Amino acid sequence: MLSQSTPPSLRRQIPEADTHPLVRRLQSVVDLGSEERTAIRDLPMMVRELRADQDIVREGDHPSQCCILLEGMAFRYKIIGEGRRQIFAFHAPGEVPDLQSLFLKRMDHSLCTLTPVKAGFVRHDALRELLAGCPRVAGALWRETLIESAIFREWMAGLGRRDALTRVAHLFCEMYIRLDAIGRARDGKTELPITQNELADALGISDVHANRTLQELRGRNLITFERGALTIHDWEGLAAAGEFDPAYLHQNPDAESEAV
Amino acid sequence: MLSQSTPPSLRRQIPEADTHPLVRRLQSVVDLGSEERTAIRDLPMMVRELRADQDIVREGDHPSQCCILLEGMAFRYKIIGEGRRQIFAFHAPGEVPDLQSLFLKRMDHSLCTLTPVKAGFVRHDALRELLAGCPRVAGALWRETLIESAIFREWMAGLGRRDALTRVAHLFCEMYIRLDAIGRARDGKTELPITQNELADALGISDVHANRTLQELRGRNLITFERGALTIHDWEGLAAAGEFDPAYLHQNPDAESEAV
DNA sequence: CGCCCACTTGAACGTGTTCAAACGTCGTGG
DNA sequence: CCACGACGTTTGAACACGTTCAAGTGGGCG
Repeated sequence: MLSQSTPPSLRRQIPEADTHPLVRRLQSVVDLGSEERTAIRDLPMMVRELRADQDIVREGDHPSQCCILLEGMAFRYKIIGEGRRQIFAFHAPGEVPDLQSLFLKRMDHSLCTLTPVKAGFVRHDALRELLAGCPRVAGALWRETLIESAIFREWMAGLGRRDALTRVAHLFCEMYIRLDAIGRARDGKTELPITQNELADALGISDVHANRTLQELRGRNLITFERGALTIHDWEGLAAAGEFDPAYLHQNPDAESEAV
Repeated sequence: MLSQSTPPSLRRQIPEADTHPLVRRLQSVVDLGSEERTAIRDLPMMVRELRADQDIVREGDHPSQCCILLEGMAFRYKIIGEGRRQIFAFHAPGEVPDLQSLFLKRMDHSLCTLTPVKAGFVRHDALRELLAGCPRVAGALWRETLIESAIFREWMAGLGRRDALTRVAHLFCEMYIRLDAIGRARDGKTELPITQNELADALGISDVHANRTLQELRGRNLITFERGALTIHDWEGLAAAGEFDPAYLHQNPDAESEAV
């Protein structure tokens, strides 16, 4: 099956490669000074390896540290009522999925690994010190939390006002763009290590219906999705089916067009 | 109809009353120093009066100022596809609904008045100066945006995994608690100036179904809701029907129980 | 080899939608 | 004072999208 239209790659060349994943992530948004970079690199960080499907923090916890994803993916969720689960977000390497614990003592949801994960744990006091000393870093992280809010809103719009097929298509577009931005996508293909059950719980549908919707998308030659690998055969078609407009991801820090 | 159980009032006595709504709001979360309070009070603010049902900022705008709600209520929303609308949040006096514009140039959604509104507009550069000079104020505002994220997540859980009746009950519980916290509720009664159509668009249901669900809640003697006035007749019953647990609102800045 | 887990399929069912019409109330203008 | 229009609300009936339950398939890994 030939690719009818390939996804746009918005990946930007990063001026100065850096091995620290947090530096790399923030660097793509603001220009950090070298002192700021070293301040981040000097963060005391305890690295741990976790298996797939393992909670990192749970609802009700009072964490004293934050977790930086170094390798592997994770997701955040909450269980309500009798075992119904809502997934709020999928997280890729370089992200700090529980940054909020720095400001909100009690976790109102849980964080769980999707794959085997290598994660760095940084104590709150060390992070606070970093933020106090580096306002630009603080600003960049604050901005990240606001972008996450924008993603939440887009998911809300999907959950509230889009049908199942549109939701699935939309999620695939979003994840492709986000994974491409960190160099994890290529030629319409990317690893997206989630099961149909997790897909369903993120999109507010049953897993049976998630399965049927995937078949429909496949039947329209838009995607294939098997064993955690997503292939987009027709980006234009998928974006149209998903009503996808990437503006809400705020990927271009400055050059956002359409003046007021 | 006698009140079978009254909502808990979590309103805290504020040590030092202040007329500036932003000071009042932040004061209830952190202890501000007097220099910080005056820094906020000295913010150059342009006050405007707006009518009901009027957009303050629109998707696509590039605002150069933020808006502080002084009187009246507002909501944020986005239109997707052919006129389907999703409402993301309702805002009460003292809140800064478009704080994100300080960090994200382009609005990815719109902000609209629900009632006649008195709003203060503060230029971004003035706000940035305030945040640079008062880290505690910055922290408090950051915390507010994180609480808003928590509310978004709870709404997502509702949109994805709760039925219509539960969603309506849950929203009423949430709004009651939030409005009570700013002194706008009393004895199970509060102004909640939204139409059934807005209720439906917030909860991802049709307005016809919103109407029928309200009748059901009323039939169970849990609430009455007419002409923008919400009365909760049975708080326990409503909270149970709405699967409502206020933990996600993070109202107790410090004393959040259940150690890790 | 056998088990477990993720995925797949069918059929009945249910919650919520859509469409269309009518009602009530409030504010405006004749 | 009444007529009118606008808007929010209410009602009924047909319909659709997605759920639920239950059984079965298939692949990966101990």
